[in-house]
Amino acid sequence: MAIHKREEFGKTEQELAEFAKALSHPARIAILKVLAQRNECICGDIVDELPLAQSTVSQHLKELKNAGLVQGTIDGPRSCYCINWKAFEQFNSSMNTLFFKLKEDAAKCC
Amino acid sequence: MAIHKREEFGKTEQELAEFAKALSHPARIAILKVLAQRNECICGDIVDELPLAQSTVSQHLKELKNAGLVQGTIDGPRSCYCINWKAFEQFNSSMNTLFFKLKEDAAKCC
DNA sequence: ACCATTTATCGTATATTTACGATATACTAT
DNA sequence: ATAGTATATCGTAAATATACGATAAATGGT
Repeated sequence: MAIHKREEFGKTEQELAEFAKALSHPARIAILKVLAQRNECICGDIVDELPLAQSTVSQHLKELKNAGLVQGTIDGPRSCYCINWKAFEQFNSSMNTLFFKLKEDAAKCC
Repeated sequence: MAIHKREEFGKTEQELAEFAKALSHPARIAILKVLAQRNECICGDIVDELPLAQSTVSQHLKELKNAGLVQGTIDGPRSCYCINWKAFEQFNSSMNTLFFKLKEDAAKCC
């Protein structure tokens, strides 16, 4: 049992769920905030702002990167991260579309 | 180790993350779609539409209910579920706020 | 009262997530 | 070359999520 069935759903559902999963931990939202507020998006800066170990922050960054919400560039021994605004906007607009489409579909249930 | 640190972040981050977590599985997005499309929001209808066992659907419904996105009313031996539009709208607007606020904060990073 | 139907919950197995410290890697500066 | 700094990755432990079948609970119909 417990074979995950994510693949058996529609593409739209899967993509939206993946983005939502990326934002499903407060640390990752906090990371996005730091990235947006600082000009220099150095990993160390993020570590300083969060109550987490460096390795944990790195792991969260990796997930944000995998989801496409964040991009990373190597800058010497440092890594410069920044928000992928295009992807973020796409996610946000997908979420809006879902909301308004559902609302439209809803008749007078309950 | 592995004591979760969700509580150590801001309230806004935690709330947004909680909503996002509720939408972080395609099955739950699919459930919302079924709820929006049908007038009668009977659990059994949802089970019929999804490739999941009844108990699993019930579990997903519980999570949506815990997150506040869905409400359930007992109707005889059946349960009538429906979307909590107010909560859903609040989530959607919080997500929009986050996006636009971050974008505003962002200077010329990267 | 009894049976069928519907749904929630329990028990359980497995997968994934979250967290940390330790280590490896990659670059800078001396 | 060597030392120092920054970050990613590895190994690991514990918590949570995901899924199922089985069972319990609650109602409706006969």
